[in-house]
Amino acid sequence: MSEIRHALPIRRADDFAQWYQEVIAAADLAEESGVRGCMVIKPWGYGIWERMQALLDRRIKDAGHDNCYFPLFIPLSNFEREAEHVDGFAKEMAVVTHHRLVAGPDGKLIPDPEAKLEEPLVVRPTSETIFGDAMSRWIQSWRDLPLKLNQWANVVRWEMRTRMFLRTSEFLWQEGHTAHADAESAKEHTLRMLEVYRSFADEQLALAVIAGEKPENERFPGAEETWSIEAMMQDGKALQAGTSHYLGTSFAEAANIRFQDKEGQQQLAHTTSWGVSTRLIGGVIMTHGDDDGLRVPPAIAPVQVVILPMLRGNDSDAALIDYCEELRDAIAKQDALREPVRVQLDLKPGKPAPKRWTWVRKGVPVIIEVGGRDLEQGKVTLLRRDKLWGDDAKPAFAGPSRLDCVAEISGLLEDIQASLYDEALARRENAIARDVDTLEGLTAFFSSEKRYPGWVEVQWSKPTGEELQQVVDKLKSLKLTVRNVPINAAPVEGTCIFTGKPAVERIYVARAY
RNA sequence: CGGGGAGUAGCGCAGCCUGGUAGCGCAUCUGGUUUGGGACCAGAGGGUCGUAGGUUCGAAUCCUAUCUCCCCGACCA
Repeated sequence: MSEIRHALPIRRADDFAQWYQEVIAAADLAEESGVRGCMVIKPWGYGIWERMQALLDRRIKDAGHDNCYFPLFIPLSNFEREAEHVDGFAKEMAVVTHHRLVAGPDGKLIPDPEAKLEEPLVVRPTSETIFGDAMSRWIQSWRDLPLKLNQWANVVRWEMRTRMFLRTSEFLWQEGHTAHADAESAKEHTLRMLEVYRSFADEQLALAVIAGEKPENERFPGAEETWSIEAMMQDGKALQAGTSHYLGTSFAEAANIRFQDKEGQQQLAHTTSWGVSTRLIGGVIMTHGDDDGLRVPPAIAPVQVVILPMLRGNDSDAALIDYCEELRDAIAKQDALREPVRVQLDLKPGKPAPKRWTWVRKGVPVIIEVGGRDLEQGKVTLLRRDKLWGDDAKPAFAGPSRLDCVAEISGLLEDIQASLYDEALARRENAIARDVDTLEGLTAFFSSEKRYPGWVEVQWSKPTGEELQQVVDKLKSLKLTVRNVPINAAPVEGTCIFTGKPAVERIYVARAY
């Protein structure tokens, strides 16, 4: 039995953190920039982000939002208005204080002391305050509500410890901001957008996430409720993949967002905000990556099918290229996942085999190789990235006819999409313990020999204040956090494993990124 | 931000201790032989040794500062 020769030098099981770095390089997703915590997102990585944007933007617009764009710079005084919000972000702000450079004593450029800004500008870490400022002007009457806005933007948070895609100083995201006439409709909208994220993550990113409410200690600074989708990575850790917040009236108070209701009374608006970021790419890597690189779910693959002709550098090439072009054009006419199939004929010079492994590492869902023999027989040689290896430790090539290949490509891509989701879901369910009913059991689960134990679902009494802090501290000593309180959980019975009081809800406990 | 590790060719590394003008593998380019599964042989190109100072006749090597990355921790929607 020969050994599989994987495309990456590092295995997930040997060093997950190193493997993660390796996939990013090998799949050509991004690279270091020289600026602390900032990365260059390369075309393949950015192409994946563009696919996410296209799919999510549609869902956001379908939910009644309009896109807009607010400035990168926020006046410091504007940012200061909401106290909790400031506390949450003050430690990680980039601040602009000057608007001109001059030559210093040693000839090097320095900020011109004469060109100091009267009021410093903060680089947005999130835009609640500046949206609030606009909303206060745009909203006067109940007829202006709900106001539903979204923007695609970059934000900066000066993080102490950064990791590509998961936590970078600058990242790209989408932030939605809405204002509503009352708490009920704002809360309803918060949940509606949470569901948008859940279905987007499950159906298109194939992440198998769990939607639920964050405990009070994990709330967004200034929020009354914070909800999240949580995804399980292959090392068993949790990744917060998206959040949706009901902000109550605190930002409305800070920015003076008031409207006249039907009775002519002045009322404070209730606001929401919600976002997902390029962190999702990190989630896709750690969910779908394998020892051969990335596997991109077809829905977000910039290229779903790549055709590689086995060129020989002689007279036979022209006929082969013709055959491949016809194949490409036929596949491009097909629809999969409700969009035209994205197919690329790779005519870049180079040997076919190395080119194949480049595409394997990038994670293109389907690789079609075509050689002279295929041409003679009217066939193709097909490799699906999600099920790369056969029992013989060799790539599992299939050999359908060209006609069948075209006819079946749509079903194949949809099968790969479903298969990646099923795999993620099965892994998650396998790694969640639901039979832990004591603190000792919880401790034992996470200190077992098992390398990647996963998550525990337990019941608790939803402690608050000091009592919650004790639970948080206890979990912290085990390097654990409460991820969220899942929606649609089974009914509770029995007692809280932390306080011994009657349980009121179920929570997920896990190590997290 | 604390502790640890590391920056030398596109990638992975050696050289540093004991200073003397840079090397290996892969990749790249050229020629040839191959040719349906990650080819072989021969030759070639490519590096201000992260950056800035200092010591020295001479610094990748010793000293100082600084930047960036990785791991652990603290912190973190």
